[in-house]
Amino acid sequence: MGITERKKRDFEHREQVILGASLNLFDCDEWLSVTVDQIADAAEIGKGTIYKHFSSKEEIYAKLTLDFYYGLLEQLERIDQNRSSISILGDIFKVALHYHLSQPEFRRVTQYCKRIDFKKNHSEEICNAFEKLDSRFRNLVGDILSTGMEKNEIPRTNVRQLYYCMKTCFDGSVDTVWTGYSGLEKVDIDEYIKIITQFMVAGVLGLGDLENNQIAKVYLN
Amino acid sequence: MGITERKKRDFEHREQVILGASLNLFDCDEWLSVTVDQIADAAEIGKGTIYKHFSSKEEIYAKLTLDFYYGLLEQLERIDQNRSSISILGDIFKVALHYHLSQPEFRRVTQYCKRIDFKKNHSEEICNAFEKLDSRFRNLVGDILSTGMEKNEIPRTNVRQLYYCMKTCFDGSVDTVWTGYSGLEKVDIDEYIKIITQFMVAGVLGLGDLENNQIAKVYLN
DNA sequence: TCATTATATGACCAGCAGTCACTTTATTCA
DNA sequence: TGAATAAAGTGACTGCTGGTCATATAATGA
Repeated sequence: MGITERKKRDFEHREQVILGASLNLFDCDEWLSVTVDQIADAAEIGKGTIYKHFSSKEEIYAKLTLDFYYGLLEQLERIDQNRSSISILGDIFKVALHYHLSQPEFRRVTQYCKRIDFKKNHSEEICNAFEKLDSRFRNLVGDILSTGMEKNEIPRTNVRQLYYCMKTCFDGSVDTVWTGYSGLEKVDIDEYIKIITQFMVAGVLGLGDLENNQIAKVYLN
Repeated sequence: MGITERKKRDFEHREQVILGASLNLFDCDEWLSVTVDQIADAAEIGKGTIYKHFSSKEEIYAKLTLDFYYGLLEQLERIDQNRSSISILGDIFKVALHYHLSQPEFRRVTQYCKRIDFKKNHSEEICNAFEKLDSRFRNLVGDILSTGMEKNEIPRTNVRQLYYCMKTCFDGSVDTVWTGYSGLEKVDIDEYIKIITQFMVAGVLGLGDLENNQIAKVYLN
């Protein structure tokens, strides 16, 4: 039924309107005290309607964050894989960090939803969505690392462990650019992206080699 | 006046009681919905009294977090500086990560207070306290890096930039151990601490050398 | 003993998240 | 066509909670 289809589209469109209005209102440091009434006003709908789309205010946060990460993973998965693993890893960092910088209005919500306890207080559906995102990222990076080791571009080592190092560096750098963006600390962001990418590369290349070279000796003295 | 003194001590002691009671109640995933009344009950005082010590509920979060970090920095600043810079950096990671793991009950509050917008909504006093913590850490690590470069233990490069790389890795690793602790993802934590420390060392050693060695060539192909 | 000050308290208030009975709109089918 | 049914929208209402403040209580000292 075409008409049913359109109604469905309308309904989904309205969801986007709510999310858009929310995001607008959330782009300030007091975003946590934005009320559902305010969101309803901004979206030009009744308050009750919001609860037809989201089971709670927090679910709006979650959906915004999920959408943000869908966009990120789409870009990351589109990165050309036919180059050296190191180049690809470098691009992942660059693409991801620029993606974050290009949508700074998401930084507060996203950080809020990253909290360990946040996800645990939500529906199965939301949890699964976050879980799926994690595994998409894990697979993407994991494959690059494995391939890199096979092609001897990356020193052989435990992929799982190397992945967690990458992830650590990745999460940390996202945090840093967004903190930098907020002006809490002045960082020249473009320079930073270049440097942290190099740092990550040095870590990936150096980690597996560590047992065999002088680094270990200095370190373990 | 000895009596005035004792009253002051009593008052300060009460603050610790409130913080302790709060921390206890906060050790669950629903910690954000713990009410001030519950805290008052647990601390066996009236609700009004809490507001004699803290200007808002959020200030309790902030004070807990500050106390946690005071403890961390105390331990970090006590690390023996008379060894190679690389050893010291490694110890900083080890000490810090073990410190975090030894007080998992702080992980939710601390993560909550790390948010970029959190600090901005608090009194000058709280802001300054956080600022001071940051600069203590920055100085500690910055000095180690500078000394390391002087002693040729670390390749010479921009200290500021290298610091941000360290910081990135540090923040990321804290996140990872605490996420791991919560069981969202299973990580063998002791193994992880060893590996991420090595990763960081490889990064620090590799970053400055990057221009002169083959890493750069592979990466910049 | 009483006046004064300092501290503790919980009843109270305002504001907000979330609900639900009702209205409005769209769709179906007799 | 229009009556019946379904679906979506709505905002007045409720219960709860953070924060306040007038009062109670205790300590000090004259």
